[in-house]
Amino acid sequence: MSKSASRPFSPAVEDYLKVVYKLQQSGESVSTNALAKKMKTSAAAASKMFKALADMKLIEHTPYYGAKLTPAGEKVALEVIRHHRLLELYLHQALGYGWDEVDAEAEKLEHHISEEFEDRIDHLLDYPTLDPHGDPIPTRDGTIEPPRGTSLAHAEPGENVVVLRVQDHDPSVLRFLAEMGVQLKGHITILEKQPFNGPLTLRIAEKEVTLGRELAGHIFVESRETIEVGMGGAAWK
Amino acid sequence: MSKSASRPFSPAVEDYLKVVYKLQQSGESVSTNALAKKMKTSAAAASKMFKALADMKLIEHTPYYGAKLTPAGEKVALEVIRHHRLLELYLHQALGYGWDEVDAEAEKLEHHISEEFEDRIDHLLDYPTLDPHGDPIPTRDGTIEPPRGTSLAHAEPGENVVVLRVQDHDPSVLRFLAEMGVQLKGHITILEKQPFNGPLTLRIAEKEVTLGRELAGHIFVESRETIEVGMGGAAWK
DNA sequence: AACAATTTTTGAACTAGGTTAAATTATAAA
DNA sequence: TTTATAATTTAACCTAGTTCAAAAATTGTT
Repeated sequence: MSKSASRPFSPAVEDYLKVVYKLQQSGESVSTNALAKKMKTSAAAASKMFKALADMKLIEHTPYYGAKLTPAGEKVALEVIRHHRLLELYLHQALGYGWDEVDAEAEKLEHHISEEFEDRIDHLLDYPTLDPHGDPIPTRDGTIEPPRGTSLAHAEPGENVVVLRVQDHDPSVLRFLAEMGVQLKGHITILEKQPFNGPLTLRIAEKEVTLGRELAGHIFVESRETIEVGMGGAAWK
Repeated sequence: MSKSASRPFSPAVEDYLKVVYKLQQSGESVSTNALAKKMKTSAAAASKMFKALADMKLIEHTPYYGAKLTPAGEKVALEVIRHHRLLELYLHQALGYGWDEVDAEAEKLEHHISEEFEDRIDHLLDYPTLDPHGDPIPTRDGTIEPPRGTSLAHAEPGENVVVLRVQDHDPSVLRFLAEMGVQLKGHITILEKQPFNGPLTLRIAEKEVTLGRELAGHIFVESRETIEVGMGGAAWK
């Protein structure tokens, strides 16, 4: 009964809350500038929105310091993220979208689907917990699992890992990674790791590939076992 | 190549064009008042929008007289209607929405799906030509079949007809009709027709039901054959 | 033909979201 | 500790779409 039939929030408000949530995840309080950059808008606009969101009790804003979500704001953010990730999975599974295409479409639809729609695709997908990039899907009642895996950039030569999550929304990056053989649940063996933030040499699906440290940082993995590998560049550090 | 990548039109503009199209269908030029009523907005707003649409060359507007779509405007309107009707059918077929629920959801989504999405559901539905209410779905290139059937209100006792189209968006009306047994492709025999705009007595799926003239006017049918029926009220006119 | 009623248009004002430029506050450096 | 730089906020203005009230044009009725 208390279905919290809230959410007469505009797409703009929903979007801001979503990125505040994401920024808040990796750190503490969210700055005007960081928000503006993510929203591809001006700092002035972000500042105004901070005030508006604070008036709606969706964030707590300390001027010149930053903002953090209130419980109400976090609830809205998680609902939007739930919509987004459910949609991504649905587009992938039911409509055959590639994992590089789902984000953009979900981005537009997430603000416009009804709870009915959400429930129906949730049921059709058999109540999934992960989206096509391995990110956790918040539950209807606003809880969410912590993101899985540790960065591939921190893996050491000899490690044998499984890909749990790929943290990138850029379609061309995702296509590039897919072409290298990177996919969820796929296995990767770290062969070498060049020092000074250099690239990693990996074995992915029988093939040997090289991957820059930055991109590797967007791949999150879980260790399977550690095996001995040739010599390896681990000598430098 | 000339994919006419048009459509940087706002949802509001798309909606106005859609209802201009629909009003234009059953008559000539569209008045400010009629438009305002359908859009549930003020005449002032409709008047302003007329000017804006005329500036964009989407309608031709003769002040104090009315407006009609230009070819460009009609194209946009048909694209929106195509989105709407494809979505209705998709929601019905793929997600199990009832025919009373599809309109509201499609109404919100129609402005936000990509051409990609449109193509994918079109393909998944095997290039359908009719939506769940029997309305024709415009083709991608902007052509549309004329609406099918003649009004049940004009059918005469003794006629045996098939339901081709039901013209109503009100969920409760649609549920009511469904409860009476009215459905697309269903058979109806007209038993009696009371004069002075009175109700019709019908046989639908073995059951005898009575239906007001107004509601009957929203059901469009095709004659199957004419059979003799008791006496019938056809005596009065 | 004149006047009343209705429809349409215009004008002033509001909202949400955005911009750019200026003012303010915080932070880092000498 | 003062000063320079960077971040944030405020101010003034823009656009799309809305409202209400007033003005203008059209239509209908004697």
